[in-house]
This record gives sequence, C-alpha cells and structure tokens, in this order.
Amino acid sequence: MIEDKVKALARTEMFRELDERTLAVLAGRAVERRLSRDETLFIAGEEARGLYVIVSGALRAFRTSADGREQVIHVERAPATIAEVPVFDEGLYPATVAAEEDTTVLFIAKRDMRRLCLEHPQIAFAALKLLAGRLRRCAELVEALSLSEVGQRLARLLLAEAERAGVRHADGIHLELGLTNSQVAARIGSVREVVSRAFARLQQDGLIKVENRRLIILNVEKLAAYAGK
Amino acid sequence: MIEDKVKALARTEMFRELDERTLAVLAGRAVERRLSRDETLFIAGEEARGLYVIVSGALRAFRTSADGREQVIHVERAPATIAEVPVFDEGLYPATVAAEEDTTVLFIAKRDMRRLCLEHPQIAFAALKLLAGRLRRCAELVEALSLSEVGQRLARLLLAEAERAGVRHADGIHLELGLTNSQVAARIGSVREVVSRAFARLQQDGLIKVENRRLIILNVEKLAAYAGK
DNA sequence: ATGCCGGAATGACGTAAGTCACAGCCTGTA
DNA sequence: TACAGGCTGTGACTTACGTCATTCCGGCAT
Repeated sequence: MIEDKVKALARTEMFRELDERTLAVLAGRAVERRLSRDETLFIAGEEARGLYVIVSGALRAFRTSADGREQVIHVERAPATIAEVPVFDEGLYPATVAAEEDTTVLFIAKRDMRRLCLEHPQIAFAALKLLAGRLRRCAELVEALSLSEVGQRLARLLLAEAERAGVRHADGIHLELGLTNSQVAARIGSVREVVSRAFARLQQDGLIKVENRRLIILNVEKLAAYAGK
Repeated sequence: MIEDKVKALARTEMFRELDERTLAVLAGRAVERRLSRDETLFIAGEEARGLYVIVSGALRAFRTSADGREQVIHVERAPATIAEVPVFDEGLYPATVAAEEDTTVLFIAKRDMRRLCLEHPQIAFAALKLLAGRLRRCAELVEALSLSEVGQRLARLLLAEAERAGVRHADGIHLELGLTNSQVAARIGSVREVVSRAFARLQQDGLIKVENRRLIILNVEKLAAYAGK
C-alpha cells in the first residue's frame, strides 16, 4: 500500500532524486484519489491546497470560455505531477483539471511540498526544471495559436503524438491517436468540424492515412515542413 | 560601479533575499550591456549561456512567424530578470528578446545561477515563484488567444496597463500607453489595422476616449465586462 | 431485426479578422 | 518650404474559420 505510493512517487521527475526514507514519509502523508474518465479534479479559480502526483492514467489542464469551448493548456500522463504553479506562487488553481482516462492521483499538501524544497535542494531544482519545460511548451502553444493556422497546428500535434506513441513501420509511423476530433480541437484551439476537414486535407495531400481510428504518417518530413517546423 | 550593480541586483524579485556579500560576488561576475530601442539581445534558438537582469528600461520576448508577424510572449521591465527558462532546463533560448526602449542589462552565467540556487534555497524559491507566475500569465495568454476575440484581448491589455501605469482621475483612469498600434497588435496577436478598428469601436461604445496618444478609460467596470473578466 | 447513441463527414452560410491600397498627419531635417 | 519617414485611419476585398443542420456509420443494447 504505502510501498505502492513510494514507487509511484519515485517514478516522477519531481521526486526521483529523493532517498527512500524521505519518500516513505512523503508517501505516508499523500492521499490517494481515483477519477473516472472526464471526472474533474478541481476547477480554475478554486483555492489551491496542493499538487497532485499522477500514479496512473492522464490528466488535462484546460480553460473554458463563456460559451463552453475548451482550450487545453497541457496534458500530463503518469508518471508526472500537476498543479505545481499555485504551490509556488500561492495563488488559486490557474486551470481546470480533469481525467483524460481513468486515473489515480496522490495529493501532496502545499506545505509539505514547500518544506521539501527547502530541505532538499534537488527537489527545488527538479521543480525548476519542470516549470521551465512547461513554460517553454506554453510559449510554443502561444506561438502556434497566434501565428499558425489550424492545419499546421494539427500537423504539430500529430508529430508530437507520434514522438510520444508512434511506431515506426515500413509505410510510415503508425499511431493510435485515441482522441476524438473534439478532443483534438480542444488541444489545438479549434472545433470538431474544422479538425475533421483538416484531417481530410492532410489525407488528400498524401501526408497521412486514416483508417478506422488508426493513423499512419506517410511522410514525416513533409508533415513537419507543412507544420512549419 | 560595482555598487550600482549590487543595487540593481538587490531590486529584483530573484535576488532581493541575498546578503550583501553574496550580492557583491555575483555583481563582480555580472557583465553589463546596453541596448538601444529595438536592438535585439538574443534570438530564439540560440545557445543559451545565462540569464539577464534588467537594470533599467524594458525588454520584450517574442516569436516571429515565417511571414514576419511577431507575437509577444511577455514584457519585463526593470527591475526584473529574463531568460530564466534555459538556465533550468538546459535548452536553447525559447524566444527572441529585444529592447522596448533603451535598456541596460547584466548578464549572469548559467553556472553561477545554478550554483546560487543550490547554495541559497531562497534563490531557488524566488525562481520557482517567478516561473510559476510567468506560467500562470502564459496560460492566460493561451486562453485569450484561443477563446476571446481581438476586441476583448485589447480590453484586457488596456486593463492590465491601467493596473500598471494608470492614474485615477475624476473622469476615469488616465493612461499614457506609449505603444504604437503595431506594438499592441504584436502583444494581443493581431495586426495594426484591426487594432486601429478595435480602438475605434471601444471609443464609439463610450468605454474609452483617445486624444493625441493619451488614453482615458471612462468606465472600468464596463471595459472589464466587455473583456469577459 | 430494431432502435439508439456517439462520433465523423459534409454542404451551406455568416462573420471576424487579415490583406491591400491609399490618404492624412505629424515631426524632424535637409 | 518641401520632402521623407513613421504612424494612423479607413474603405474594399478575401478568406479561414466557426456555426448550423443533416446524413452516415459502427457499435451496443434490447
């Protein structure tokens, strides 16, 4: 039980440098919570009490507009952490977080986290690296939203997903996308129908091939060029 | 000379907690550089050797599209630091940085910065707070670009600038904007002409009043409501 | 079979916003 | 005084994108 928690913590970028003893103490204080697909963990603007370690599954952090459209800020999958920002700047949760799939998390209180950073410089360092990386990707998202169009943003997403979960094959990179068009739209800042058309376009141009929820990137270089990267 | 550098460092959020001695050592290693308006400090993708402390003036970090349009990621004015990200994640500079006005900076080498974080946990903490805040604002920018339209984004910018530099007055908040329409466009993700029209619209609707480069926010509440905040 | 449901595809349409071109206005300066 | 350069404002046009409505398809349960 507590063993499992220790293992889960030790797998994250944030806590992997910690010694067994400290991990055990931290694990003892960590509270587990299970979420079903699409269940929400917390809402933007809520009082932030701490951060979460993703033990299994994946979470998305997003913002919602007045008329209900969602824009995903980032997606984190196990092993990872989420909601670090309010731990360090003392503000409210900056985004709503919900489960992409069935997910288990561990809650770590803000105070525990801050003390850990002071007593273990490696943790502060890991946190710095993590936030820096996240900021880098957030800036890229800003650029994409402002300076590229939907087709290019879709291409970028496909390349990123291929990087993460693609399988190299003779005819190209095979990819189990596992996202509905709506989910893709929320990530790249658009809507269902437009994504549908963008996919059709990429397929027409011979860059990708889609058949029953399975996707093949036929020409990575061309796709990257099209994405403008 | 070195006195001035110490003073400049001590004013920043990043270094204000440091004791005099350590500040003096750091100042001794800091290299000064002066930039004229619009001169560029470094370019996105360059090898990152360290971060910069803004002694006076202001810098903007931005990305450029293939066809030359710019999207500003953030603007920092003295006293502040810029380019912390690559110090902590070891990557290249994530954005191009140029001077908004005549500016003086101090260069701090990556190694010095990292050592400082290990030896002085308060510095690591300050850096964490700073990155967290920046990430928060970056996420807000993402939301704005994806879910609001130009008029609303302009309204948000005006409210933020009023917060920073506005003067409360009988007829509303007076604001010396000091930005051309092109500069505003680069910040809110649009182009000159559209910004010009958005200003006209806000004025028509009686939310603001513009006369010879000077701006008055007549109705803050309405403007905030219009911004959707 | 039948019906239902979530997702995908697609045509028709409206619109915000980007592009182009031009004219007016300052300010500095040759 | 006149000219150039930077900024603004505005009309005319184009277009990418978002919206709406309909249809189709493939499970899945009844």
